[in-house]
Amino acid sequence: MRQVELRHLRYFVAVAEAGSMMAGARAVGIVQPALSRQIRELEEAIGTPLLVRRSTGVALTAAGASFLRDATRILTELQASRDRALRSAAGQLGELRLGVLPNYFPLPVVSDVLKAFRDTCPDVMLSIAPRLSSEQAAAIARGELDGGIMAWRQDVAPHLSGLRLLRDRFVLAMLSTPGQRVRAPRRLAELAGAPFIWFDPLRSSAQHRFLLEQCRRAGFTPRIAQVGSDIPTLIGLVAAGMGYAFVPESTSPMCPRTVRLVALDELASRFDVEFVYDGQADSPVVRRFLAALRTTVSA
Amino acid sequence: MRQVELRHLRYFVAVAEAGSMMAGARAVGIVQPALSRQIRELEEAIGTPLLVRRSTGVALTAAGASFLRDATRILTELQASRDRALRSAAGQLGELRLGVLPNYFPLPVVSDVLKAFRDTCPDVMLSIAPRLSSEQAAAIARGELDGGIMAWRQDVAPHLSGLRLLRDRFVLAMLSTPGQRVRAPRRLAELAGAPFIWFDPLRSSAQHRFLLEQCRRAGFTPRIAQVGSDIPTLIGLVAAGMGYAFVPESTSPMCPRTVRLVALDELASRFDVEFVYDGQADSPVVRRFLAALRTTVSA
DNA sequence: TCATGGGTATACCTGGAAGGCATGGCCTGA
DNA sequence: TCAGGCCATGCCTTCCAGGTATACCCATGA
Repeated sequence: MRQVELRHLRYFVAVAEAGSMMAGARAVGIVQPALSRQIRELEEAIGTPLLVRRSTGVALTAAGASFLRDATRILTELQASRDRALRSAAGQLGELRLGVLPNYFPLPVVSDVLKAFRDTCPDVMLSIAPRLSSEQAAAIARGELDGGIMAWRQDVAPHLSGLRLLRDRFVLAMLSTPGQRVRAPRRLAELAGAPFIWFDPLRSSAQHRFLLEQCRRAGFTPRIAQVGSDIPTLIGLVAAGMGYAFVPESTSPMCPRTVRLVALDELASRFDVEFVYDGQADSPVVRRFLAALRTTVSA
Repeated sequence: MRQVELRHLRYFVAVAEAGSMMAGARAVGIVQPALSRQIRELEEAIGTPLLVRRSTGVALTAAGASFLRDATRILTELQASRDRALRSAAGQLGELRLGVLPNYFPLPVVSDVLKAFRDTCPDVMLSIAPRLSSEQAAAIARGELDGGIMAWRQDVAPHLSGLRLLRDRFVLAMLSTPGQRVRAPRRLAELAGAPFIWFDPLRSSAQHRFLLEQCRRAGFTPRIAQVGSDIPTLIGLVAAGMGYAFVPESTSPMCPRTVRLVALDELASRFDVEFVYDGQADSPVVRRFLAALRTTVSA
């Protein structure tokens, strides 16, 4: 048995709406005998008459009325499918799964770009998961995330593309009790032997290696008194007087007044906080996000 | 621009599911170059690439993933549309709008046939409207009802087809106070001058004419003391001692004990209570209902 | 009752598109 | 660097959608 084609549906709808083969043929731009044959073919494919032929035109059978509703809907759905495909290609439809390094979530540039993206692409479903840089890199490689905001991309994901959001650097976080005046160290070497609250080296190995290397160059190995897995923990421990910590300068807004951030010469070299994505994947939604990001960063 | 055809959708789905043009071509039973061309045509019709060609096969673009979902759905919907059309043609899907003469609603044969129909055609939406015979006939002619259960079809709708449910006749309803012994009339002529509660002649002109004619033949014109629009009203007025009434014998179950029904020789001629429908319309659902009706009546 | 006209079906033909075949180019992996 | 998949291109054949002419059917009205 021959297959039903959309042509059959288009013709059938035209005939049903026009009320006659003649008028339907005129509507679709073919001649009546050709249309009659196509309708007959459709009826054979469906397996039941859809029209009753009268000398005054055609009338729908019960099956025809049912099929007319369905055919009309299918035709409009095809049109909608095309529109959705085009919007998907333009990055205006779909989803964007992002990872964000938790300590950078509160940054204005992050919330700004998310807002800008939501404004330009309101129909893209945006999902944001807090993840460490290395976890993000792995998820992006596996296709489970479309991109993420992280630091130290060149260490954890050299094969992925990145667009810089900002440049950050490490500063020393130290206790600064209001009444008590404590001299801030100027050079790293002054901290030899001092107790440190350290990044969890397993979870943030890139920063770990960088900071260890800086201390080694300053001639000492830091005495690690505590380990913290995230920035608020580190800062909390500093505020509790447990020791010093190295934290990204951009996290200063979340420091209490009793914690003072001190820039050290040896830690002057900055590192990038980037939006990282798979440049090979060529996702239209990611392209849209990159555009939103560029305008936000340059503004 | 060429039109999209279902062939394109079938091919595209096959390719997407198979992961390569080669395998997709095998799946749909054509050779790979032919398939490649059809896919390209589809992409041109949609207006954006749906696949990325790799040497290992093909991968979906974002637009392709969107269109794949839609195309799959459209294809299954077409299948469902065909099924619905066939079920509509078989009278197993659709709606059946019936009118029922209110006094015949309580009859066992009516509820039996409705139940039988609902059992054989559970997916047909059944709507039942209480209507007088003449209203039913007009509504059926206008296509607002598919059929109805009425009396006096030959008077109100001679052009419509009918299938008899039962034969009824008129009897005299009269007051019969328990203690008081009243002689029942045997002949219509005995009722000359007696007060009658009469059918509303505007609403039930066929019965009106029949009963008037019988009285005229018996040599008198009934004295109409009251007019009632429905059977319960008539019976209620008889029970209230307002006079005599002619009611269909089949309505006896709804008479109180104080109302006695008396058969008169002149009213012996019976009339049909029929399921009435438009025999020209050839509705599958009505055919199903007729089948249910025939088995119910013969049982 | 017959002519007329609007509508549909049938027969036949033609052009174009779908599909088959052969082949070339490209990428990948051994 | 070669072999093997995979996709694209070019050409040919077949088949079918659509066009033309005409017959048929039925309702309407003179």
